[in-house]
Amino acid sequence: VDRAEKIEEIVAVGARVVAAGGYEALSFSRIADELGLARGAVYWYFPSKDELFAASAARAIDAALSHPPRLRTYVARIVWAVEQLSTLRAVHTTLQDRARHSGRMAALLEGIQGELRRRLSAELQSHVATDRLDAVTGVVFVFIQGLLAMPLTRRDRERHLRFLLAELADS
Amino acid sequence: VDRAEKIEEIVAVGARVVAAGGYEALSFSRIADELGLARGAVYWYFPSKDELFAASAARAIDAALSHPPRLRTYVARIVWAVEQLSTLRAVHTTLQDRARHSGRMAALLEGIQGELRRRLSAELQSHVATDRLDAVTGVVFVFIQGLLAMPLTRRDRERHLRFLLAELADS
DNA sequence: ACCTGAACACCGTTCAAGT
DNA sequence: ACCTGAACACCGTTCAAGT
Repeated sequence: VDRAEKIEEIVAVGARVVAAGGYEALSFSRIADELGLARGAVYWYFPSKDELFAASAARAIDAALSHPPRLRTYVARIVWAVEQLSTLRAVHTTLQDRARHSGRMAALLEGIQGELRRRLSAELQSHVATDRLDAVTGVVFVFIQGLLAMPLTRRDRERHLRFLLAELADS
Repeated sequence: VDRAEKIEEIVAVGARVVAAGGYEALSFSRIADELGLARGAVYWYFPSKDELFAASAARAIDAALSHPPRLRTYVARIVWAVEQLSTLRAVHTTLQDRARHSGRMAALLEGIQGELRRRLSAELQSHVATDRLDAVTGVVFVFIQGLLAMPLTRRDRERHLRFLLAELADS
């Protein structure tokens, strides 16, 4: 059995579990059961629950943002990404909650957020004056974190987001 | 021993523990030890950890927002409130995380957020056109939730907040 | 190197027994 | 009505023992 392959299997299960039930649905027992292993065996690949969760969460987020459809407007593209991420609200809130305790979690969160922020900035670039780009990106980014933290309807998320973008950027 | 008084003692300890270390620092053992009780005794007053946490969190948030200083501008008043709440970031993220599982937690969160939203709307009223007030309040509120979810410096929080308010409201 | 199964620690929750 | 102390269940983590 190849080690990388086994890790892959674990992360695949972990990503599914975490997307469905968040941090507390994830347990070494659960993973071990689904893979037909003893609980202790999973520790051979992941030394702690935080490491296991971080890898699973990263995979789940990656999967949610892969295969973006071709959309004509930058607003539609941002709305799409936010909707995708909002299906992982449980993962997001836990990531933010646990980042205070776990350096690994904090690092993962920073990586994810850095990437999202870069993408957002690239989308906004053509619609915001250069000297305002950083400030607008920063504010919209924080706003999106808020959207992802709150239990809103799809409709409300989109309404708020469109309003803010209309106020801060050109059509 | 008066029941209300005992609950008061428990909540006072709980609020302190929760403000310092969040949800996971809070335990029935911890409370019981600090009050010289057996672990099981605390269940006589709070039937679950979520109820205990909800009451403690509500108290901590209340305490953070009491005694506001007199500030001249509405921006300064909002900045102050956000700074106060940001000291309870751990409480906030946990509240949002656990609201998915616990009806009690969801209700508390809704109550707190409703109150904050009303206050925010009242502050914005004189600086935003009436037909825009709801939309602006909504967006700023979500934005503030984002500020409270992220590990930012005091300086960044204030900078982002002032920029957004300058864009959406009159001086 | 990888896995098992038992063990330990901690904690939320319950409960029989006391006052 | 309030409290104690033991018990149970679950889970993260460790580890001696196996292959």
